Amino acid sequence: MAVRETTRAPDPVDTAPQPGRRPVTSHSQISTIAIDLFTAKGFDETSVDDIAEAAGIARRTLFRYFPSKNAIAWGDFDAHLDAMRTRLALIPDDLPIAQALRQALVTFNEVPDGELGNHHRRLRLLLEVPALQAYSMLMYADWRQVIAGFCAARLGVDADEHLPQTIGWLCLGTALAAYEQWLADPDTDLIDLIEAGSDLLAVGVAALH
Amino acid sequence: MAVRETTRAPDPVDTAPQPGRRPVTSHSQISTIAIDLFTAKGFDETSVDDIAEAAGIARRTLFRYFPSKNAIAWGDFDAHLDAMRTRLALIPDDLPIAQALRQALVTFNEVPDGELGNHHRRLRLLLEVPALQAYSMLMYADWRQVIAGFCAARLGVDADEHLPQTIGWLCLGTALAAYEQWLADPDTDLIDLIEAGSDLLAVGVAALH
DNA sequence: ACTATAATGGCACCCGGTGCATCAATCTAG
DNA sequence: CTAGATTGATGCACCGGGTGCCATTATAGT
Repeated sequence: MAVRETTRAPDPVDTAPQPGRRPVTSHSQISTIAIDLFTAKGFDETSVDDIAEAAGIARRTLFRYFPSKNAIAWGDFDAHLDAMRTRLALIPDDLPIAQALRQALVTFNEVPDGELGNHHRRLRLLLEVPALQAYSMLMYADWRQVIAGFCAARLGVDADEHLPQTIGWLCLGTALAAYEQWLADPDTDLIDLIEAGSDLLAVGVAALH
Repeated sequence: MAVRETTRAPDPVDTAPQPGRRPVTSHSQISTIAIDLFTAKGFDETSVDDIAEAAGIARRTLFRYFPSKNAIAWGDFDAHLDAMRTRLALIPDDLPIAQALRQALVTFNEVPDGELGNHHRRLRLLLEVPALQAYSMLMYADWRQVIAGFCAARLGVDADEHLPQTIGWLCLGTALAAYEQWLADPDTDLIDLIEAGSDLLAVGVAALH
């Protein structure tokens, strides 16, 4: 299961005139189309040929945009990661680390209103389809690394050490437990769940000082 | 990615004479052979045909023992799970829940001396090979459920609720962080790492009462 | 021996994914 | 305006994991 084969030069938002043929579509466009199909027909029942056809591109081209069928469901995850990294970097140094993490978890899940429906369907797929649950583990590794990096900087240690890595795992667990709960009962407020989990976590992390 | 296709009637330890042909091998035997190959040649470079040939069975038969190539690396995980469930059930009720979890984490990683080398190689594969990292997520789900079930019984709530599910995730994170650390630096003692992580966790969980 | 049962095995086939060679569109230099 | 040069799209053959189906083989009981 290859993870990152495509170079993934991100979709050209800044259209600086460059030589060469223009891309005929974008990652987000393909991802949206695919999520529609997955939601309608089911993930396993949707072949990559179906997606390619719906997107109006060749199968081979599809695999140039995404390294695997699984990756299509995630869309542009790197962008989200960068956003979280940036947001964490902007948190003032005097805010306690537990508070900072809690805030990061919460804001990571805020999404523009227009994208909300899409976001929910994507989340549902990622958490309910076994193949995607599994694949997501590889994405979460990067996510955890962002948390670990932040904690390491705060604590003055290396990001690879046991403590920041553990905190990364704990934060991930907190977030995923909240997601799953919210998915099982969408009436509950996702942010509330995350905050509840964070409280559990905060007690432990706060004891670090 | 199918998860559980094989019925997996566990290897006949109790040999009650039954009609029908005898199995020519066992899950653990195949798993051991496969781990040898994976370790020697690499996971991706080892085909299921290689494994089948080394095990002296047909490819089709191999897939009757294990639902996927990934699953072979895990061996008989259900047995381990049952052991942990049993062990948790035997923990006296008056031991605080945080202590109980800590003890469960530690004992889950005790392995008979004869199996130690095998265990280490398996663990290394599971944590280092991307395809197995991903697949393991599905195994961890069952693992978390055991923890959640134990906590739920202790707390008098349903296992599906937010709190026990969160604790399940936190325990998993603690264990995996310890594994990864130990793998990066095998000189450190795995049990020590788990206990260190458990301490972080214990403060939070202890606050539940 | 005969039969029911349970496991192995072979074969064709589907689908995700890759290497390679080629074609098509666009920019820039002369 | 034309000739590269550059970048993206495409077709094709092929590999490896996984499944459905049916035949074959070994065992227990009658």
